[in-house]
Amino acid sequence: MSEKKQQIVVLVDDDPRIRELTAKYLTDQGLSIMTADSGKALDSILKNNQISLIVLDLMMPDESGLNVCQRLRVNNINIPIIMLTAKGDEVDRIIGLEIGADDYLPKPFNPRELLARIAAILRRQNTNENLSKNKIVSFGDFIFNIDQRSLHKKDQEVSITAGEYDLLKVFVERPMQPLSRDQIMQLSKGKELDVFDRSIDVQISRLRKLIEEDPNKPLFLQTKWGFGYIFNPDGEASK
Amino acid sequence: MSEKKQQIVVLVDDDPRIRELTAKYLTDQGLSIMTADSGKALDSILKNNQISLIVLDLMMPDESGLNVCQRLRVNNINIPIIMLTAKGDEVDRIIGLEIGADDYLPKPFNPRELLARIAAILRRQNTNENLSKNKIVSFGDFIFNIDQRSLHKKDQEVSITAGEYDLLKVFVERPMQPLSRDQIMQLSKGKELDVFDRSIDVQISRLRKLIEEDPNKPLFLQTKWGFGYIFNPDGEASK
DNA sequence: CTAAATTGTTACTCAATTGTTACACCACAT
DNA sequence: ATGTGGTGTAACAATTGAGTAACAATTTAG
Repeated sequence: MSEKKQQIVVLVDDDPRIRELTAKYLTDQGLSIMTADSGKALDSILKNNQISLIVLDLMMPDESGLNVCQRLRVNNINIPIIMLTAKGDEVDRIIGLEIGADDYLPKPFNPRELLARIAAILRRQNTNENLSKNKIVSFGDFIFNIDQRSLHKKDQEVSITAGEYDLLKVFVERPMQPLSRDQIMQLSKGKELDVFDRSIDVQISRLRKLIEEDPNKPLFLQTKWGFGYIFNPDGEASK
Repeated sequence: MSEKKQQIVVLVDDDPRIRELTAKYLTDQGLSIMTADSGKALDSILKNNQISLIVLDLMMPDESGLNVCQRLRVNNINIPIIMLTAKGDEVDRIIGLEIGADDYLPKPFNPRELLARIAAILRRQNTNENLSKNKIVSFGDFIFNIDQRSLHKKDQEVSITAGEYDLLKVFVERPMQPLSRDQIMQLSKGKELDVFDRSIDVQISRLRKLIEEDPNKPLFLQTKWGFGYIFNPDGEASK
């Protein structure tokens, strides 16, 4: 394990004092840090760099950290995010985690604690990459074996076509994450979605026939009205 | 693969309810299960038995699963371990995998999913054995002797060509693993597959004439439509 | 070198899946 | 309540994938 990959962390905060102090501390501790003073600045950094982690301030004048986080997740950017919240932002904290932050840290924070959290997440990243094997996912009565390309309902094999498999794979790998039709098309077929293309809807309908008790009241593959679809492995009704 | 070796799985959990319930389910599913209520109990089981896999609870009063796992690995005991973690033990989960668990399952778990993961790991084990030593493989009425390059059906020799042999070898060494035509070409001939190359299909067709009762309804060498082929040594129909 | 055996290529078939369209219906805004 | 656009899905069309016979090319054995 001598080869250490360059892992870049971006620190996003509108307050230059915090930004620079924290950046200095983290840099001194051996991390590669880039800084941004807004969501906009972050975007251009993301465009031009291979970023491993984002530390994101919740409260920023132009665009809140919550918003930035959500925007990234919707665009299927899965870079881990640590959210910095003002103390007592309990509600926002929860929303932040739901939206897809990986961790949070109440302000004012101890830089050493931030470092510890960054290190924990980076370590997780690295191990997860190694664990590409053994992909078995269960939801409800179903077991979806990604390696074997098979789907079982209570030990009974359910025949699944290549397209249905691709689609289900996209969803089970992104539980509780709303996906637009464009994203689904990208992820499952690797191509663009034309304006009046309904093929995703039809495929969803077909997949629901396989995995939903009542395809009219889908529990696992729910519609996000006006947006797309979401996979809920716990199969709870929502709305 | 008619000869089924006795494969023993040890279930280590301090909670007798979980232990017994899970053990019962797994036994009903045809596994040989032993149970232990602590790392100490596990040790004595390991001393006196040939164990194939350990299912280990993370949280136990005397010695944590993490500790047990680490201790085994340090002593160079490489029996696969599936770690049971309480939901949200994110950090411990990561450490568990780093220390050398082969898989993990968050509690509360679906027993069927545990079974699936156990089966996946045991299968992997067995495949590896085949690759290293076991050069005789049987499926249905057939015995395929890899060293001797011979195929027998009920003691009757079946003549097999070099190409058919290469192909069959690729499959029997990877039971229940779907292989794309590219992979098959790579593994059997060591070269790339051209876009409109149908030679794999034709060879499959020829091989089926040798080993399938009814080549129109193949049991051993099944088609994964839109993907490739899969070898099922148990010869069960699928769909 | 020649003949036999094997393997690859092509072409045709049929089968299975996927995409398109149309229409019914539903969620939401007003 | 009504209108508008979004969604579900049946029915059909188009596309794509697979099986394999027949033949050609290549390899192997003698």
